Amino acid sequence: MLERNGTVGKAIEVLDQVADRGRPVRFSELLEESRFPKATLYRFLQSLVGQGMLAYDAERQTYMPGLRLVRLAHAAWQHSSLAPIARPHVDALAEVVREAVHLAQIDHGHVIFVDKRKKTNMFDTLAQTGLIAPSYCTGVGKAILAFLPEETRSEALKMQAFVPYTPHTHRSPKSLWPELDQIRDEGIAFDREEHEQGIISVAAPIIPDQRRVVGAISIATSTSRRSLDELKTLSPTLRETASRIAAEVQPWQFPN
Amino acid sequence: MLERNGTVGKAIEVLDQVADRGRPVRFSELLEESRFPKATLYRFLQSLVGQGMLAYDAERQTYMPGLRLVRLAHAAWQHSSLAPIARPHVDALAEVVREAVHLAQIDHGHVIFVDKRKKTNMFDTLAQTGLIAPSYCTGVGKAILAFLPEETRSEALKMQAFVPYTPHTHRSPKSLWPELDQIRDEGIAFDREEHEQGIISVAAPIIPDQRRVVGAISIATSTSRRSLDELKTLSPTLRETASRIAAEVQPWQFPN
DNA sequence: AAACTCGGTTTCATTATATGGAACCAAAAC
DNA sequence: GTTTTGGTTCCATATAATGAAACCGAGTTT
Repeated sequence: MLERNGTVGKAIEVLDQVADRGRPVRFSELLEESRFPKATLYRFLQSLVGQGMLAYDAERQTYMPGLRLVRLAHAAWQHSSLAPIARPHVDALAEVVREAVHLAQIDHGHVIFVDKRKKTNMFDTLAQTGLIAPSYCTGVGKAILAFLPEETRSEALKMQAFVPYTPHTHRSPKSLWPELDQIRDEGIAFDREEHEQGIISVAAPIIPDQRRVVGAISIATSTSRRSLDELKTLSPTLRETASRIAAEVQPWQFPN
Repeated sequence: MLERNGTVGKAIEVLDQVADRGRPVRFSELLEESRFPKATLYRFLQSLVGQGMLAYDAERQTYMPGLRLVRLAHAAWQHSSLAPIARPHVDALAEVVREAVHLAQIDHGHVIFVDKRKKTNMFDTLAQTGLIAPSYCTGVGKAILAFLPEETRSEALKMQAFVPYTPHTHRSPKSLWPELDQIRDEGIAFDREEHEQGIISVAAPIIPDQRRVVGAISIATSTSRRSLDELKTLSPTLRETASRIAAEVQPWQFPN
C-alpha cells in the first residue's frame, strides 16, 4: 500500500488514518503518525472536510469520518458487494444454523465483511458491516486466499503484517501455505481461534466459475457454545449455500 | 457544491459522479457529463481505482464504486451518525407503530437516511441505508430544515433544484418558507405525497439542545394503508421518541 | 505581567504535479 | 480497406502542492 500515487492518493491516505482510529482525532495525533509536514496535512484535512468526507468538530478540534462516506458507500454496497445477491441465502442459513453468519469479500489484502446475520439476538446485525479483518487468520480470509490466483494471493499477503492475535495465529506465510493447499483441496476453511481467542468458524469460498473467487461465507461461534467438530458437521450446508450464492453471480460481476 | 477545491475536490467530484448513477458507467458517459478533458478524467479514474475507491471492470470497461468505500463508511457510520445511539429507540418505535421508521440526518443540503426499520416485512431493512433524498420535499428533510440556523438553511436550500416529483412538491423556497415556520411552531413535519405519489409521513426533529438540530425521525406509510389524519395521531409518540433520542446525544457530538 | 509553550493556522518562494491538446492505438463499424 | 469510436499515452506548460518558517491565540510558567 506504499505505491506512489498522486495527490488524491495522499489525501485518501489521510482519510484512512482518520477512519482507522476508532474515535475523533486531534490534528496533532494525526501529525505525528503521518508522513506529511504540518502545513500539508493541514490542507489535506481542510480539503476533506470541505468535501464532507471528514467532519470537523470545532469545539473539541477533532476530526472524524463524514456522512458523505455513508452516501457513497450505499452505492458501493449495491454495485460492488455480494450482499444484495446473497441476502436471502444468508438469511436462510442464519435461520437454520442459529449462529452468526458472515459474508465477506477481499479488498487490498483485507477481508471486508459486507453482511452479517445473527438470528439468536438480533441487535448489532448490520452495524458491523464494513468492518475489516486480516485475511490470514480468519475463516473467510483463508477461504478466499486459497482460491485466489497465485499472483493476486502473494500480492495480498505481501501487505500483511502477520500480527499474532492469539497463540494459534499463523506467524508467517510459510506456515500458512500448506493450510491453503488443504483448503483448496477440501473446499472449506477453518478458523481455530486464530483471530480471537474463543472464536471459531467454518468458511466456504464463493466461486461462480473456475477462474475466480468472489468472496466467502462463514458460520462463526464461540468455543463455549460449540466445538470445532460440531461446526465441521455444518460444512455441507455451508458449501451448499456458498454454491447457491455463486450460481447467482453474473459472469460480468465482481471483476478481479 | 461548486466551490473550487484542489485536486482532491475534483477527484471526489468524479467519484460522486460514478456513485450517483445507479449502475456501472463507461468512460465515455462520464466524459460527456464531466467538465474535465479526456486525459484528466482518465487519470482521475486511474487514481481512484488504484485506491480502491472505484472498481474497474476490464471486461465491460465500466467503473463502479469500490469496496474501500464500504470500509470507510463503517467508520463514518459509527462516529458521525445518529444510528448507533438511536437504534433501540428506532426499534421500539417500529415495533409499536408497525410502519416504516426512518432516521435521517442532513449533509450538504441532502437528507441522508442513516437507518430504516420496517417491522411488517423485514426484508430490505438496512439495504437502503445511505440513500439520499432532497430535503425540501420529505418529512425528515423539512423537520430538519425548519430548525436549522437561518444561514445554514439558506445555504442548504441554495444547492437544491426543486424538482417537482409530484403535483404536491414545493416548487420554490417561497412556498416552503411558511410551512417551515409552521413546522418550527408545531415541532412536527408532514410529507403530503411531496416526494413520491402515495407516500406520506410524519417527522419530528431531534434537538439535543436549543442551539442545534442533529437529525429527524419519521414514520412513513402509503396512502392506501393509512390517511394523513391517522398518521397525525402518532405525532405524540414520534415526538416522544425524538426527544428520547435527543436526550442521549452528548453535547460534543454532531458538530454543525 | 513578561516570557514561554503548545497546538493550530497562514505565508510565500520553490518544486512537483496536474493538465489537456494532440497524437496514438485497437477494435468495431462501415 | 477505410473510417469511426472509445480508450490510452506523450509532453511542454500551467497550476497546484509543498514545507520551512513565521505567526497567532490561549493557556503556563517565571
